[in-house]
Amino acid sequence: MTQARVDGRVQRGNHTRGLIVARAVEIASIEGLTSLSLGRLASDLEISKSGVFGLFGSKEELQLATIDAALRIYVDTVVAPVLEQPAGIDKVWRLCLSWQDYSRGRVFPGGCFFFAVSAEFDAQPGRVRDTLAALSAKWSALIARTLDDARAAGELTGEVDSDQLAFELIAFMETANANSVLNDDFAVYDRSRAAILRLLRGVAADPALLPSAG
Amino acid sequence: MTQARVDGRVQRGNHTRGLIVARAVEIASIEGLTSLSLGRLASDLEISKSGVFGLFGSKEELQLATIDAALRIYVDTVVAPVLEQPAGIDKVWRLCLSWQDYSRGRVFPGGCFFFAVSAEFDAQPGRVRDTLAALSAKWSALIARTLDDARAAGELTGEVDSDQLAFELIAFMETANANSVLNDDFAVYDRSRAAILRLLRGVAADPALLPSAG
DNA sequence: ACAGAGTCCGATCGGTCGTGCGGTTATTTT
DNA sequence: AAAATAACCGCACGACCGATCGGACTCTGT
Repeated sequence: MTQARVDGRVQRGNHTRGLIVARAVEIASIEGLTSLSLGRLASDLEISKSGVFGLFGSKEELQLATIDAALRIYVDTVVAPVLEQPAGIDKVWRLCLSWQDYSRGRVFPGGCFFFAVSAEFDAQPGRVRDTLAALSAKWSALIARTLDDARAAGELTGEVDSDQLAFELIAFMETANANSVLNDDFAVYDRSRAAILRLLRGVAADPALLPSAG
Repeated sequence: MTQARVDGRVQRGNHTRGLIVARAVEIASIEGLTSLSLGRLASDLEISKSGVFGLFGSKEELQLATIDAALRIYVDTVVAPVLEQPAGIDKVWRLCLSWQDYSRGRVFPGGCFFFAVSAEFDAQPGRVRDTLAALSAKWSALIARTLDDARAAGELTGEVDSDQLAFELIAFMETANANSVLNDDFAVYDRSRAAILRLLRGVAADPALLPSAG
């Protein structure tokens, strides 16, 4: 067993699979995972439709593989650059900034991939929805944990509910993403940034730990 | 000309059209406007596919009519009950509560119709997106105006940016809707309510104008 | 060198999609 | 009552959908 296994399916060098999910991620962020079609991917990449199908076994597996590929990009882009930061309120701030850069920079052409596909599948039971719900919970938990770490580092005032604060931070980030994509407006990121900064300044043990007015 | 005209298309008694869009609104809030299909609507309502088609002329027109029907429900449910309230900070609060009731009560089975379809079309140029973007702007403007009215009534502290505050309120509401539908969790509305209340209390000239702790 | 597994192909299946046409029935206008 | 318009039907079209098949090809492990 020298090969990585995902869901019982052997993956080796497998260049094609990577090309497919890379394209799938782009399409899905704009048109959704449902509008992803095997024939479209096949013709875009100039391979046969059955070749695409055989690599995944079903459309649902393709959708899950697409989510997985998007997650890797998300983690690399948003989370990884902040991970080695020392615990503290500034780490929370940098995490939010990193997310905003990711959304504003259109790492996925349709804005945040997970916002788009979560809204698409949130009312449709199945493995796709379950996966997205789990990822959403993990993201919320990551922010809440980063806040708790900041408290442990003595940089947070005591009476703050980190889950509540994480909800509020995510609300500002996601709504900025949504409004920006819908209206082709990038100024909304300034609103979001200001809202986040004000929120964090309100709970920081020492305001000097955060940048001054945005 | 005793008949209402919409988009140059005569509408009379036209019971069928109402039945179709009513069903279309339900489907679209769960599966999206793209997954709306003429054949599906026809078989659900036991009428012919060409009958459905002929009534709208194209799928895009059906989608726009569906949005229009959803808007009527939205206005009746969310906005109308609050409209006759006297201007003030409490009116803003009631508007937010009304929206939360609308979302939590699943007036549309897939949660807020406009959240779902806006996320679906936000990156897909066309008349549908344009319509949704305009409605989103109108909703933001309505909240901002209600805030301005509250300021004019002397119930808001002076230095508040109503557009910024409207953004933040909408962020809490929409994210509560999104999380609730995705996770089948209704507790998130309490988070949203608390966040909104804290926000409004922070800008109210007199905290007694708002309910105490939620 | 051989076997087996994994890739990818072309062709094809049954279905569903949006759309269009011609004809019939129902309603409104004159 | 006649004429016009709209509502609605059955039917059919071309296109695309996901899925399945058998076969050819390329690796890898032995």
